[in-house]
Amino acid sequence: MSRKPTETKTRILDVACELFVAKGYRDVTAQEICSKANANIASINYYFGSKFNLYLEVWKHAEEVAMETYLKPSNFEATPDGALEAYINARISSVLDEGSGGWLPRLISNEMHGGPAEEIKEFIKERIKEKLAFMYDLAKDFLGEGATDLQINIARQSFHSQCIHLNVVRHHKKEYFEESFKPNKDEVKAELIKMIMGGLRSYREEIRRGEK
Amino acid sequence: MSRKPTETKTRILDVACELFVAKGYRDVTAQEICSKANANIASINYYFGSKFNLYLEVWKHAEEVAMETYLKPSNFEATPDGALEAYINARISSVLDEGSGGWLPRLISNEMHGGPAEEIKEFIKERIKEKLAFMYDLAKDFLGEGATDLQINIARQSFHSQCIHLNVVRHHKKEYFEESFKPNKDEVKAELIKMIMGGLRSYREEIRRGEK
DNA sequence: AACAATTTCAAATGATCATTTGAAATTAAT
DNA sequence: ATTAATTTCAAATGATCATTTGAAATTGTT
Repeated sequence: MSRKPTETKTRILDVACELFVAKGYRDVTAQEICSKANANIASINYYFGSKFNLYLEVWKHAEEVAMETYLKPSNFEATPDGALEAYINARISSVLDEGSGGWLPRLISNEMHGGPAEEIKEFIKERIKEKLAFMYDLAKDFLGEGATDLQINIARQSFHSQCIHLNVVRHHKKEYFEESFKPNKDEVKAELIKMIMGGLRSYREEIRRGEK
Repeated sequence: MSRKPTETKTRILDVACELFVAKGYRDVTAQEICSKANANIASINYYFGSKFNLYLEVWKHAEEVAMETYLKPSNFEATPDGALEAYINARISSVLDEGSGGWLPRLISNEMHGGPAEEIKEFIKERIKEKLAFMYDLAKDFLGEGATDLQINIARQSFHSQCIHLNVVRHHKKEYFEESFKPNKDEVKAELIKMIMGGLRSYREEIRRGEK
């Protein structure tokens, strides 16, 4: 039954990723993690200090994976339209990713609603703020000179909310959707991009028309 | 200190609305409700049976208020475009409503992410399913004959997610947005409708173009 | 093999909650 | 005013967790 020390630690981290991503910080008990990881209840505190610290490790891990897989800056193009579409594409891909590439968006989604207790807030705040600022810039470049601050925020919200919402749909699929609703991922992605980009472009046009 | 029995009950319900809406089921303790309502800790169980039952009462109350204020069927128009825009308008208005008219969207938003324990699920499921079905029909009528099931769902998600996301923005405003970002509500509403309806219309056009 | 350091373990601790209890206070009915 | 029903109250109960503890087991070192 005894294993190399590091094995236990990584087993705990692996299980923790899985569970925190699926159920959020509060709905996962130390007991549950340890059971599924074949570890004693005391091991979380032995190896990570606390459940909270373990959660931070999970975040760091998920961020690395997501950055590596989908959000490398080099993936983005030079033109505003290309950059925005590439970003949206990456976001949707990561949300649709059932594996480790989809961890980060699910963690973020968990955090932005309800989320864990106060203890986590400070840590998360910085990360989310960063991402929002990045999206703000994308939206600003896309809309061009004449757009107001409000309009830039509306545009940002538009694609951000639609990407994020995919999480909700995925998560509640069984509860809220027909059994028969099993769309192909590539189709979903193509349609969603059509929907989002079309909306942004028509908004931009309307802003430009309004300026004159 | 003693008051009419009904007064205590309604004081508890009032405070519970406020708190559940603001913080969600799990982050509100029976203690907190009773303190703020100037009632003894035992009163929740005396008057409502349990914290959970109290929560159900809050939902029912919020639903009545929202229906009354924003979602009366008579508010909706006969044409698909008019009906959809009227619905979106009502949804945005209720989300932006800081008073009791905004309770329901906030409760729903709390539920759709994380939300309380299993005990609540069954109750909520039906309500949310209903609303989703209604929105599906709106989207279907709006898009017209040629739209696939997936496309209807994409369109529904589009406006639903953008409306719902306003909650998140409102809720996390202090944490994630500039202090200076204090848009006027009417402006927000006007821009958001522009954004959402423009997206839907351009999506519909694209579908129609694709058909030929 | 003997010793020290590390890792595992089952049980205890302590904190937080919702809920219960049963007596006391208050109100309503006669 | 006496009695019965209702409402309030402070304290107890019991459940769920994360975390701690200290001893036992295991591993690594000489």
